[in-house]
Amino acid sequence: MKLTTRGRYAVTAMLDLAINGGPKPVSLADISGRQEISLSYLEQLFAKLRRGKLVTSARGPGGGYRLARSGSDIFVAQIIDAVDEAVDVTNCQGKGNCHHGETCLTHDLWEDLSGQIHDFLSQISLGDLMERRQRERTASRPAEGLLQTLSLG
Amino acid sequence: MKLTTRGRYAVTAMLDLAINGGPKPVSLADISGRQEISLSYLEQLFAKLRRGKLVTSARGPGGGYRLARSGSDIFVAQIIDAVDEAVDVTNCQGKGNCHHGETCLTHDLWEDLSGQIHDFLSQISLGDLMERRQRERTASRPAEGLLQTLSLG
DNA sequence: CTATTCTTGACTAAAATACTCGGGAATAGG
DNA sequence: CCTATTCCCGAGTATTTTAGTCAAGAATAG
Repeated sequence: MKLTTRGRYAVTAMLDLAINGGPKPVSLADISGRQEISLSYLEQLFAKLRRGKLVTSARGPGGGYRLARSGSDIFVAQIIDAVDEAVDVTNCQGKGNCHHGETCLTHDLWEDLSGQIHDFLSQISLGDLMERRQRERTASRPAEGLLQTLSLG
Repeated sequence: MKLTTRGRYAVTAMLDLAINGGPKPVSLADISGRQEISLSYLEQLFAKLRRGKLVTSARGPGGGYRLARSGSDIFVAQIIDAVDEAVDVTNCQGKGNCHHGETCLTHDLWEDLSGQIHDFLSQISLGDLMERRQRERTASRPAEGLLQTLSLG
């Protein structure tokens, strides 16, 4: 598990799609404008997201990308896995030529942690992120939430 | 929150220290040898870990580094924070010159997720990692655990 | 004294990242 | 059909980060 700026870009773009998308596709140009990510870079990311079956595409005018399924069924770990291919962490690459004990032990411990992080991010969906925020907002700052509802903010 | 190979090196090195260290300090040369991380790179990492008060040092022959406190009281998030200084994620850097709405919204959502990851890693200690592994081993593969106990593995 | 070890700073090679460019293919709307 | 829009794809590049080198110095155990 790795968590770099590229993963952040991908999650951000997918969130933009979840927020601004619906039945109509959203063009990368739109996302690029809103999120200030270069268009060509987005193209590269979305090529991977499409291969990962997280989005579907439509060409031509009015075309763009759509979430392949509901935001509540797309998880952060899937997005990161799609754009950040895994790296091998061990020095021995499982070839077993690293049986000094200590080394393999710490590698295993890292693998364990890495797995825990992955499991954790597999439980958080795009939908969760948006919902959670909504809940927190209205819960912790009811006055502000009310103002927003009344369009007075 | 960022999770790069540098963080992995730091956690690995700290795990090595937790495993091989005790009352006597462990030299970076030892860790370098076991974990196959270059000595000079370790020096840089440990300078940061020391500034982060996660380890203490002792110079001279027989010197080296010790965990600043019990492994059960050193958390993964602290290690990563110490070696990977935070990056600003927003385009507006909180200057408020980014009130296009959508942009700030997704940034907030990312901040939220980032916070969740941080909280998660703040709950996992070096001690937990070692313990957890021990438990899993004996629990899921009792026969193997037994063999190890009997030194027949 | 001397060997060992941490401490610091400047520098560098290699890799990853973020981005550019140029061309192509599909398609909606006129 | 034509054209503008959009995805699609590969090659190339500037920048940044990473991982590592090198050199000099300070503390200290024996």
